Amino acid sequence: MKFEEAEEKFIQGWGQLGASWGINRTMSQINALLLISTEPLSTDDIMAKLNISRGNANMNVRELISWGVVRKSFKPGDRKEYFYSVKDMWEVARLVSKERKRRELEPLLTMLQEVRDVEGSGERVKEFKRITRDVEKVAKKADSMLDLIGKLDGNRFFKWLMKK
Amino acid sequence: MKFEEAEEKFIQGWGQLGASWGINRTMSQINALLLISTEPLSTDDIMAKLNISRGNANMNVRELISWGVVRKSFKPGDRKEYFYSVKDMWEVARLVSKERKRRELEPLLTMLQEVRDVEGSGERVKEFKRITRDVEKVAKKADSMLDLIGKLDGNRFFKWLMKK
DNA sequence: TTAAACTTTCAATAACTATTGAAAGTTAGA
DNA sequence: TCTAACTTTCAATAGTTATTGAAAGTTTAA
Repeated sequence: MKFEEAEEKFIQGWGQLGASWGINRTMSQINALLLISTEPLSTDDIMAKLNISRGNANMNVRELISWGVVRKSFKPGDRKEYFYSVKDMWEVARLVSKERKRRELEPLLTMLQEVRDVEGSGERVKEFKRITRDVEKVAKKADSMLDLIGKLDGNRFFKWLMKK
Repeated sequence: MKFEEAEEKFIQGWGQLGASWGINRTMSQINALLLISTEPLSTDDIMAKLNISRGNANMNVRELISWGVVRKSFKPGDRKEYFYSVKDMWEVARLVSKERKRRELEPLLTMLQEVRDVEGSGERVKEFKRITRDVEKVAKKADSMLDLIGKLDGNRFFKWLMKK
């Protein structure tokens, strides 16, 4: 397979994966593009490669920066900003899980806290309490698992996980 | 907090969580509704409770059934279908992860396979190979982790995971 | 059979999310 | 300071996904 074809497949596939996990497709595609790029790219490079507008490129690059997976770099004597990706996939996985934990797991746990002291002692209330307590248990396990992933650097977590 | 308020909060919160993970909001809400319901509900019950159309209710109930988290039940002398949810949250987590693995992880691994034999030996090709190989490693670890979760019943996985 | 009770489908449309591109804002160097 | 090079914003619009509801399909029981 030609490099250009493989490149295209990877960018599209990564975009698709992101999209099905609720991440903007363009954001994932920029991420893919920067992952396989050997040097930092400018906004114009990204616009040209992905055929997108300046606004779209800018917005999604900034989003990637806020997730911590993309960083800025500067070339001496050039006013343009260039962008490069964190290349260690374990680190990328760690950063993404950290962000999603903050955005989704934490609001869920807050909601479950709020709902804890529901009034009543009938069957429906009992069932509600039982289910929400169970959901909380699962969510907290997921939470501590993500913390664990966050603490171990590199792929130590999975090494440890898979040893048995 | 009143039961009705708590119920509403849980249904909305669960719907929101699903939505941010790329799952249809109504589908998640029906799931939430059936989780906290003490007895199976009919399509009309679901329509009334969530204020949605018959088509929407039917479509999303069937989707939940195809994921394995909702099942049909019948009442003697009643032609209506009634629906109830798998109530064990570990089992729900297992079923959901199984389905998402099939829908997303497997296509990703296929794409990475296809892209393996990219031609060339230049720096860009080398970097491409390095990154895609790394992505494959992470994806495969995630894959085996999900398999492991799938094999262990109940919350044994997390018990085992957390013991150290 | 027939018909009422129920489920499913799907074209139309509503609702939501992403993208554009031009204008406004910012910055660095002359 | 001024201005060209660059970045950011955001209202308009395109594109995508979800929802409706009526019609078609199916099933059961008399």
